[in-house]
Amino acid sequence: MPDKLKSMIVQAVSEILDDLKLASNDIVIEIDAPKDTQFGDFSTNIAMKLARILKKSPIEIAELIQDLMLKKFKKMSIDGKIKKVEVKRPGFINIFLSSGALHDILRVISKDAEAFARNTQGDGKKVLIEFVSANPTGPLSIAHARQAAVGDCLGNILNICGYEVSREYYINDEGNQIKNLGLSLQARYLEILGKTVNFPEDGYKGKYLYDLAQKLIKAQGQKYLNNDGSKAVEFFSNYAAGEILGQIKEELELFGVTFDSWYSQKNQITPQRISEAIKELTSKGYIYEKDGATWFKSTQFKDDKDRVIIKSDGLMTYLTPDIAYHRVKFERGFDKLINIWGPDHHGYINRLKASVCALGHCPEDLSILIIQLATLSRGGTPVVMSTRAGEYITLAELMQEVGKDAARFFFLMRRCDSQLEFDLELAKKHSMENPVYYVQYAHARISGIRKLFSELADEGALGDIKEPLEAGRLCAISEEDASILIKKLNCFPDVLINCCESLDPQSLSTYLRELAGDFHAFYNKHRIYTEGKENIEQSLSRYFLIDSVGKVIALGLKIMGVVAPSEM
RNA sequence: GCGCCUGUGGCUCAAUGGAUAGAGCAUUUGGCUUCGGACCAAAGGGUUGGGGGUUCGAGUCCCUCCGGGCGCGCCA
Repeated sequence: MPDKLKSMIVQAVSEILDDLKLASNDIVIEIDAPKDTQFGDFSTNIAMKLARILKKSPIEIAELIQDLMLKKFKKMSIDGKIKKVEVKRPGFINIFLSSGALHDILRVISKDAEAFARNTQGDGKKVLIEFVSANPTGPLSIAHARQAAVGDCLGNILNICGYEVSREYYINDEGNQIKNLGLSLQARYLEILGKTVNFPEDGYKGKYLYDLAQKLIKAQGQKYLNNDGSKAVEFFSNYAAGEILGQIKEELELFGVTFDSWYSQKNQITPQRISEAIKELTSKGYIYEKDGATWFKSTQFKDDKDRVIIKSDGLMTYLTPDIAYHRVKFERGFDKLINIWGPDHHGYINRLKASVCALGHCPEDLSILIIQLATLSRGGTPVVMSTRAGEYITLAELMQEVGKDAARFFFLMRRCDSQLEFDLELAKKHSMENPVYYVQYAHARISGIRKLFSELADEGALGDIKEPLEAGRLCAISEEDASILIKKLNCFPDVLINCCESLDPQSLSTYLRELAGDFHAFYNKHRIYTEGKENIEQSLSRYFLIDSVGKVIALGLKIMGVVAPSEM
């Protein structure tokens, strides 16, 4: 409803510009919600933009438009929704909604918060969001945890913004690192069984391979003790990768992140698919031979240098199957691809994008998001980690220490492109310093009031109201604080659109903290329930308001993958 | 050297090119015999790293310098 109202206001302004014979394609009409509510519910800077063209003072123009606006609104019969239109200093035109319009907003939310939040930005387009995709060579790190939280939440946001979302985990289950993994496991295996072995130079040193070797011995005995052929290495590789991937799946599930597909490089990016991709690039003239290797002309698409796809030893580089993989993604019918990567991969963006462009897609069809690292601290002192020695805090440990909800919320509190400091002590605190609990507490409080009202209704203390939610008659809201809260609620769909456009869920967490803050303030200032027959209307109205707040908080938290508790 | 990200109160961070740069923590001071005090109200604290430019208007865009993080392989 307010959305519709906004577009009608835009239309009104556009007609006014037409009437004034000002070509409106020179000027984009911007009508926004100012961050400070004293400047109204909608505001436009159109007069200032026209000032230069018309060579008149912005105020003068604004006053003219203000006048015409009022007439237009009447003609469109939306004047009942508008309280006033004012002109302010530099030349802003500010529009204020009537309380009737605010009540409309509340009715919509109360009826179906999800429908209220939903929009059609995505226009039903199919989007594939590929994230985490950690090599199955070790446990998930904090970096993967952040990527998982962001990817999953972004998926939820895109979904509510009208995209058809699929989540995919790409399993890098062949190549050198898997061979290395096999060699490392084999070394641990033999070591445990008392053989002296050289640990591979680039091997995986983490303790988890010890545990895995133990497990293997327990299950299958010593049958690989004297078998060191390539078949044995292959066995160790497959065994390790399979086991580790199983653990990864389990951990992610505990973290509340599930995928629609687990896409195996080994099984699904077949030699045939790779050769098809190369063939297509060749036929388009982007492939050449040099120094015994095969090169992809990625410089034609903004890469700094051309890239080798077949090395002089005949093996592929890392890029080659990836090109085929992304070609297949489009073949599978996705309109838009989103990849979520760690910062160590940013040098890889241009070459992959180049390949997608070379295959005939627009650069915008593939968005690659780099999620910056999270550094851990305890009460301000950094936690030292060493990836080389395999000593780092894993997702599993993080969840054990701070819990899923705090972890997910914290990872979404900062913009993806800036590093975030994750304070383990803070995340554990059940106090007002902890933003997770602040938001969850608001929801729990509202739940408590819901319970109270349902009891009151049963007792007949709310007059003839049985179910407190009869939106139609609940309009006795007049406090300024209430309208602040309603306006805040009304921002929710815009926040989601914002996240969707910037491909960053961060502003959702900020919004929920603000909304919770506005609620707590309202709650402390006004009693929701007041005894007495004469107060029923007011009590129900306030209930109706905070119930809607609860619905929006619950939905927002759900999108973030965080529980909205009814008790804490 | 080149490329990407980043620099905002003591700390952690906000702010679709808009109006007086906002929150939380920390500090100081207040508020429950009534719906959950894991809460609220108030105060102090800033040349948005420096310097130019574009604009009616710049924390935001462009240039430049300085500081921090990361990446620059016929590795994956």
